Amino acid sequence: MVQSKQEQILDVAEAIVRSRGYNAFSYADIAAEVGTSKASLHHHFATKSDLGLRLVTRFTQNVLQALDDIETVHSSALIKLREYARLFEGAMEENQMCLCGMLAAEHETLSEAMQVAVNDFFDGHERWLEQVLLSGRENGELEFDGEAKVHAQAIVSSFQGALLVAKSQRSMKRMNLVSSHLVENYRAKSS
Amino acid sequence: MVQSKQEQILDVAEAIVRSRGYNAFSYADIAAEVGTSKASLHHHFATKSDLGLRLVTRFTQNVLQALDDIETVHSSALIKLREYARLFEGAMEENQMCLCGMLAAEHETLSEAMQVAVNDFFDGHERWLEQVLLSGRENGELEFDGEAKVHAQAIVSSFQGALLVAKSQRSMKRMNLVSSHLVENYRAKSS
DNA sequence: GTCTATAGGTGGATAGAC
DNA sequence: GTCTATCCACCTATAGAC
Repeated sequence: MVQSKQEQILDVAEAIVRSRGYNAFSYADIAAEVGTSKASLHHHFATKSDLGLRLVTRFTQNVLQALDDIETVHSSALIKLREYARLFEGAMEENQMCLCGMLAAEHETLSEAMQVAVNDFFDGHERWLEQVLLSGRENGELEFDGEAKVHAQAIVSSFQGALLVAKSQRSMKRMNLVSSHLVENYRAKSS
Repeated sequence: MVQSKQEQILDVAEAIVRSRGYNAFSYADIAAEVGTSKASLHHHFATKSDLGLRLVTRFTQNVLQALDDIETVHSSALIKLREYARLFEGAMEENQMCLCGMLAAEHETLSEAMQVAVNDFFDGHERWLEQVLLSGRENGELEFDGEAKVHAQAIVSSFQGALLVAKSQRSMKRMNLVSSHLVENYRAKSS
């Protein structure tokens, strides 16, 4: 299956941003890796922030789709959380952050449209987690005190932070322990 | 008390890096804020990565000193953890990340000397937390399963991630809840 | 759609006067 | 130690031929 030029550009750009950040890449970097010219890239994405915005919306769609897939395939809340954790392992292995985690760090330097899109990612993402936590507590599978929303935010923070610190420490195995440990904390003690 | 020009430059640079990142600031930015010229900055810090390195070593000294102060003033492990959490609140309010958290995201774009210095920050930092967790568990004040080192990494990740996501979400009140919630998790149920 | 060429600006860094 | 002036590499973006 051959992907379109646009998708190819977005794939390369996403990998670079997740590794080095939005402010540390240029059209020249992408052109070199895709094997084309800077001007050609501008034909597909007129400005860098246009490219950045498409990057975020595509990423958000993909992640929310993956979460939907987890939702439909699995019924156990605990397994949903484990599958959620698995989504991060691949990124960790390639020493990449979550695209929106990286962009959150650079948030103040982004165009307004990109800032809003990054916020939307975290909103949708945390809403999904909140629902999983609520339904899991309801059927007795999960156990925790207080608002599910706060726990959802804590889980998101932990994973984003694990990816962040892993970029410096390169101790991915231990970070995997961290993430699995975090999820198992929510398992009901009685089950 | 009048601070030296060097300290003034470092203060301004640190604030910018913690807000916008290392790759999104220039000598021109600092010069404008300090009220001097780019050439004058180069007199104090010959290259940008020299400035960056001093930024990291100064920050690490300050943080490790603050942790030492907590260590000498307080004997309760739980209170030490709470004081640790307090260190992050100020940063959160100004919508700044931990300097080394920001630099961890940009890690691959930094000079080798800066990369090593950032690693050293996390090493020293996590060692301190590990010791607090171990001594707290020993005297029955704290309760947790498994290796203290893994828990120390999890706590560091959570705080770094909370600061990261807060930059996008600006929901600092909730992030404070997240951080306090995280610490109280370690309180012994019996006490 | 792709290219070469280039505009117009900013990056880090240096020379040399004061 | 501070400045102005300048270098050169690179940035985003555009013009215009093919």
